Amino acid sequence: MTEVEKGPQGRRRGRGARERILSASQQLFREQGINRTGMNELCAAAQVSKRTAYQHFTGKDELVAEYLRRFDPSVLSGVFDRTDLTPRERLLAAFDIPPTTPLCPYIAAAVELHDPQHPASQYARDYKKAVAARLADTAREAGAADPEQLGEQLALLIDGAAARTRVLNADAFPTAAAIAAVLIDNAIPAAAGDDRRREEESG
Amino acid sequence: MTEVEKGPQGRRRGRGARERILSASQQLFREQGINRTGMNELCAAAQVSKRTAYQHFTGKDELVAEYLRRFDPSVLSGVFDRTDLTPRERLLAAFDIPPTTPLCPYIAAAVELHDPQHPASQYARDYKKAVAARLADTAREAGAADPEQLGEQLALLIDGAAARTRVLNADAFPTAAAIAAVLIDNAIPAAAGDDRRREEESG
DNA sequence: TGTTAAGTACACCGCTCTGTGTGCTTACCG
DNA sequence: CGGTAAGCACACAGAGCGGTGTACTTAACA
Repeated sequence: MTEVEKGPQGRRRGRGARERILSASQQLFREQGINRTGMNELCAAAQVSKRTAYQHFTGKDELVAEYLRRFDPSVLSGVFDRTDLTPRERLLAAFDIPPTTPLCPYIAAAVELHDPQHPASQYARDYKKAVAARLADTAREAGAADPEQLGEQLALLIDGAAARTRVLNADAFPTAAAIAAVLIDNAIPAAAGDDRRREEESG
Repeated sequence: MTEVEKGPQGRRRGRGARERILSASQQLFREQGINRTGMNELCAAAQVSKRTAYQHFTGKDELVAEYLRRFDPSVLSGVFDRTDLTPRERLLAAFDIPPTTPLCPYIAAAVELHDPQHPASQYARDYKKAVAARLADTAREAGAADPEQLGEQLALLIDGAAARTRVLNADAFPTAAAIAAVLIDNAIPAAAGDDRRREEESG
């Protein structure tokens, strides 16, 4: 019923409405936070009338949940589907996201909304679990002794880097990457076949 | 009335005003979040008139900053000043805070307020740095090769556990403690003298 | 006794927020 | 042409927020 572009009868309005709203969400919710971004401001930024916005989304809650769902492809498949890297390198590549992600929107949403039952909070939970699972799969592929554990550990490092980056206003991902390197070295039976380089953070 | 005491000049009013406000803050800001807790509700919980609250604090911002400052002693000295533990054990003890801290209020404040210039955000930053410094000191005491690095790493683990606990609604500190054990083993030149027990999480 | 500090009770202001109601415009299409 | 779906502009309701103003009460002291 919604999805414009090609309406049921072939309509094609400004086409963007929904897209522009979600696009504006990505920017504003991120820069200003969810609670500090009002629907008026958001609609203005999206160049969409408020009335239209509420025809596409039943309310802000639904919009926020949809907004969170828009991060999946870039992060998940962007890192894990790189066949040019060895499994080990893929695990480490998860920590190389400096310009893309100033801070984790899932953590931010969970904290801001503050209701574990909120659709967005539930999705954040699902997403975090999915990332840990992906890391575990890759860890298994890399030959880790206990891939589940390593996946969970690396996921914790990512979240720690995100949280710390936010609070301290300084990039904490290099530190996380250094820890990850240690954990990976410890978890993989040494003869992993791949490369043997070590990443030591000094300074 | 209630709890009596002695004021500056010998007055002894209800005594609690300020204390009760801060005490109510600890509970409500934590349970409901800062933004979702209004001054009306807070004053009602503290059994203090709103007028009185605004005579003790210039505004909510100041109250929030003060609220954060109330966490110091319990966490910082509670863990690091334990002379009955070896330095190594103290480093690991920082991850044993299950019932005391359901989630880190500093991260929550930084995310909720969303303004790095906010007094509370600045304090959160200072506090996190202080914790890392304390950890580094203890790491040095334990004979770590690069205490600064280890301190920063352990601090990141704590923040990661806090963030992940929040998002997933499940205690992530055991995982963080397991990582910490590995890092500490790797950083201390082996003959640390103390115990040699290993903490492996298999769950 | 009166003064004064501390607190109470409660209405109130101005603002912002989410969400609607209403009427108008634009475009497609038969 | 007229129908219809999408969208716009704009005001407005209802609620909650942070914060204030005002008048009253209580307790300590002199």
